[in-house]
Amino acid sequence: MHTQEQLLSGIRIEDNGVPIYVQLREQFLRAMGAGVLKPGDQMPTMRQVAVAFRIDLNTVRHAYDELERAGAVVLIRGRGSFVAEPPAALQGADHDAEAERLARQVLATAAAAGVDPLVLASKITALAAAKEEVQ
Amino acid sequence: MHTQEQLLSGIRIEDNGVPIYVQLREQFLRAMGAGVLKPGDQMPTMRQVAVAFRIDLNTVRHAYDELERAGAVVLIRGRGSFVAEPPAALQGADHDAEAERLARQVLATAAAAGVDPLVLASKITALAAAKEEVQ
DNA sequence: CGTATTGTATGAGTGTATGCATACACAGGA
DNA sequence: TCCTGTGTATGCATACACTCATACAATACG
Repeated sequence: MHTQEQLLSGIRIEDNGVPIYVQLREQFLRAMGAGVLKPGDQMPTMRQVAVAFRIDLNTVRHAYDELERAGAVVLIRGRGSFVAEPPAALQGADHDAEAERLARQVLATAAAAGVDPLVLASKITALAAAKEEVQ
Repeated sequence: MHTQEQLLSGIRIEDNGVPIYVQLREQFLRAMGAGVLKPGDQMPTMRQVAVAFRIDLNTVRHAYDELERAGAVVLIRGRGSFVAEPPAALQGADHDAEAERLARQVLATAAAAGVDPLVLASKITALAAAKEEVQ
C-alpha cells in the first residue's frame, strides 16, 4: 500500500509549541478532508507513525484516541486503525456562514504570509476544479 | 482608542489542547495580517489581555515575548507594546509557491469543515475586493 | 499451537504550561 | 516629588505533555 507512505510524507511535525498529538490529530483530519484518507482506508499503524516521526507510541496513541472519540476513526486491536464515515456536508445558511468565517480567516492568514488573496483564491478554484475532474 | 476593545472582542481562546500563549500569538499575528493591527498601533496591555481572558500575566507575557522575538512587536517598559513594521510582501516564485501551499491547506480545511471550496474562493475574492476599495 | 502484528496499559522521570502572589524598574503626568 | 500605568522578574504549586521502558491482550496466519 502506497497510501500510508504518501500520507506520512505529507505530514509535518513542527516544533512550534503546539503539542505533537494535536498536530497529528489536525493533520489526519485534514488528510481526511482532502480525500487522501477515505472511509474504510487503513490508517498508518501507531508504531509506523511513532517510528516515522521519532515520537513515542503513547503520543501517537493520544492522537488516535482523540480521533476515535471524535468518530473519525475506528481502532481495532490486533488489526489496525481505519477511517470512519465522514460527517455530512453542511447545508444552506450554515454552509454560507461557515464559508464566510473561513474566508475571513484565510484572508488574514494570507495577508500575514504576504500572499495576494486574489492569487490565492484563483489557485483554490483551480485546485478544486482539478479535484472535481478526478471524481 | 477603540482598537484594543475591538481587537480583544475578536480574539477567542479555546480549550482545544493548544497552549494559550500559542493561541494568543497566532491570533495577534492574524490580526496584523488582517490589518486590524497596523504598524505603530499600541497593542493591548498585557494586563488588559490577562484580565479580559482571565489568564495569567505570565502567560500573556510568554505570548508577547515570542511576538517580540519574531519581530512582530516592540515592547517598551513603562509605556506599552507596539506593532512593528510588517515583513515585505513576497515576490515572484516565492509568492507563487507560498500561495500554492496555502491553497492546498485551505482546500483541505474547507473539505474537513464541509465547505464548498468554490464558494469559499468566491467569498475570498469578494472580501479582498471590498478591502481594496477602502484603501 | 506458536509466532508476529497490532492495539492497550502502566509507572518513572523530565520538561512545560498555567495560575497565584509578590515584587522591581521605568515612563509619564498631577 | 508622588502616583499610576506599564513591562520585567521570581518563587511556589499544580497539572499536563512527552519520553522511555515494559508489559499484556487480541487478532491473523502458517
